[in-house]
Amino acid sequence: MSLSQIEYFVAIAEEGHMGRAARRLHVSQPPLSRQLRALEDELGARLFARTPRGMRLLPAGEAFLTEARAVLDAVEAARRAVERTRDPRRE
Amino acid sequence: MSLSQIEYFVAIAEEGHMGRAARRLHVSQPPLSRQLRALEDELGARLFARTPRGMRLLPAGEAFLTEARAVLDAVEAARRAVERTRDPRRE
DNA sequence: CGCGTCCAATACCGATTTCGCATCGGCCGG
DNA sequence: CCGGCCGATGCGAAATCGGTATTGGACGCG
Repeated sequence: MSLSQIEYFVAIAEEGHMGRAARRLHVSQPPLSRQLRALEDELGARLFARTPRGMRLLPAGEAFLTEARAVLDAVEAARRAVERTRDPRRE
Repeated sequence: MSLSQIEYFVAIAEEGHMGRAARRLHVSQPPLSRQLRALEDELGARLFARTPRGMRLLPAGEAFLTEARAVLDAVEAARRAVERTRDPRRE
């Protein structure tokens, strides 16, 4: 599992559509498809249902989405924590 | 920033020593040195002071360590969240 | 004072991973 | 049927990553 896989997953979940998620992430569609599959394989569960119109979250995906956002938020918090030690704390 | 960089950083912080961290992570020392530098470059701050005896956390490193653990915990939580949807909730 | 030792950093190379382009297969709507 | 819109896959190029070997610097001991 990698941070970009998590970012990809969240984008797909929010767009409900791989093409749009790809455009938003500035990557092409195949990497998204592959990384999502790799993520599902590693987790041992399908996260999306592939429909002819796009991607719809499955229960496992719903559960993962919440925690995935928490991971990304934690990463942002980590970045800011370092930032804060640089500037002499102006809050 | 990648999850392995975060794992590497935490291991170095806990061991205070690159060689021991490398052994614990089952990688060799050079990758650790490189990934740590890449992390520091990306964050724009030194996380450790390099001493002749090993690595000592700097203030930025202390701040990052707390949040880094939170990230790894969040990843674990995400894994378990999916796991929970697989087994029909036996709690 | 050297000299051996222990530390992280770097050079170099091979292996693995990842990407993008092109294309395929499936599924609807007309 | 057929055309268009999905995600999935094959493939070759590019980037990433790890390991071995080596360097450079600081301390401890004779």
